[in-house]
Amino acid sequence: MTTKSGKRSSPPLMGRPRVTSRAALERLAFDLFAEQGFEETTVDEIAAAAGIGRRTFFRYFASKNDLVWGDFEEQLETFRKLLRETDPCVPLLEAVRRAVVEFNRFDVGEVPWHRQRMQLILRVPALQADSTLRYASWRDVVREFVAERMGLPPSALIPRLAGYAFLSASIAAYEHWLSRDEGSDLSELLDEAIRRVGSGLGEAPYQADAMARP
Amino acid sequence: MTTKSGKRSSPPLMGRPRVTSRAALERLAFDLFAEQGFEETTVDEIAAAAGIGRRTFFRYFASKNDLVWGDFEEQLETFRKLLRETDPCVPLLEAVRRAVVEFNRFDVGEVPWHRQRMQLILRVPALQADSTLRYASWRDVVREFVAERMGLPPSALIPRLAGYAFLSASIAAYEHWLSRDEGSDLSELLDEAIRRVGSGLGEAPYQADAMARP
DNA sequence: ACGTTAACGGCACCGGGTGCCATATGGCAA
DNA sequence: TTGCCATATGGCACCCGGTGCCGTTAACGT
Repeated sequence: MTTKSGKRSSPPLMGRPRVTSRAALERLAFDLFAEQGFEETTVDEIAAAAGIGRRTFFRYFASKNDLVWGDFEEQLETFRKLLRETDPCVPLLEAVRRAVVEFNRFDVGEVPWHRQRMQLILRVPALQADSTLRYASWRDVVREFVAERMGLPPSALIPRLAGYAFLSASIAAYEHWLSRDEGSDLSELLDEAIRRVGSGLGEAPYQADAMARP
Repeated sequence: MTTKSGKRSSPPLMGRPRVTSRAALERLAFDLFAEQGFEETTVDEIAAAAGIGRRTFFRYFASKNDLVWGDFEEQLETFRKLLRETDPCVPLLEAVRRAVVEFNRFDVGEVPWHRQRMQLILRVPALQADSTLRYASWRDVVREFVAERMGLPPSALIPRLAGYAFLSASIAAYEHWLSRDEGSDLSELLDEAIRRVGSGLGEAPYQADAMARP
């Protein structure tokens, strides 16, 4: 920790201090997005509202899309740990399912905020498109876990497929969640979606028999 | 047909004739991409190479990304028909699987071209991101088919999940295909990926618990 | 007071994309 | 032929996101 000099870990304490923070910009921008929409809000507006220069904005966020993702890298690390520290006795699919559900659990106070974030990501075309790129690393985490557990190379079809399949299950669950009132339970939706999509993934690595028959 | 004045259906035969075609521009651009890469090739270069103005390029293609997608809308219609005309006796999952495999069958002569296109779509970040948007309509086709077959509203979780799951199976299969030598058989890969991911989708439509239902 | 360190922010520039509008090119009718 | 109509072309100015460059500013330690 102390030696790790991570991205946003230790404030340098020398040189000119930063005048704002990612979190503050994020909050500010989300308000603007809620008022007038994501695409209708220019970076110049956000910077002006924050009282910083446009150029400075791009030192806090690599892109306008980046605003929406919070500390995704950090969270991803949590997810990876969640999987890595799973008891090897737990069956593969259940391990992934539990980890995903746990990864997407939030305190009730954070839920409205999280909903807003996910609505942006899943409904604004530019962000929807961008999400594919962000989620690539999420898929890789799953892929590597599945590959190791099954004794397959990460380049094999099944681990790759698992990454994609569990991700889409999660996204489908999220979309369903967003399209309903706040009442519905994200965890349940994720659980069911992952169960359904995962049940065919755990079987023998290479068999060509028909399993789609009822 | 005659009255339908579709997009690219009937050349108008009055007014100034078009000086080139989408297909010609596509071929030309693909050569440039092969030489120097997608991102390194500017629209101005493509237009100049085609001997047209930059502004005119954007009348043939709505965006630079659009270049890569050929007649996707048209092909999608084929796919929809493929599903719609399936014998209702064929089980749901098998119907989808067959349709997807058939949809992705190409004459041997077209294979190299198709590989090139898919390499762009799946490997160039900007196109990978954009693909999410294009494939949304593909997912919708599957979703509506599954919804109808299962007697569920298209807004239910399972049809939505099916759209996502079959799409990711296809993409995983494509990625695997591209990462191998030309020898490997795309149809087989698609078939296996779809079988695996689909086997959990056909089970009991719902249990009377938390699933939303009119 | 001075140097070091790092953030700030203006400026010019790039590339994708759009609205506007004048111009070019064909068919067809008078 | 002349002239009209319909359509495509392409130049221009402009918007927006994003970057490289560079001088400026605000803290810190000595």
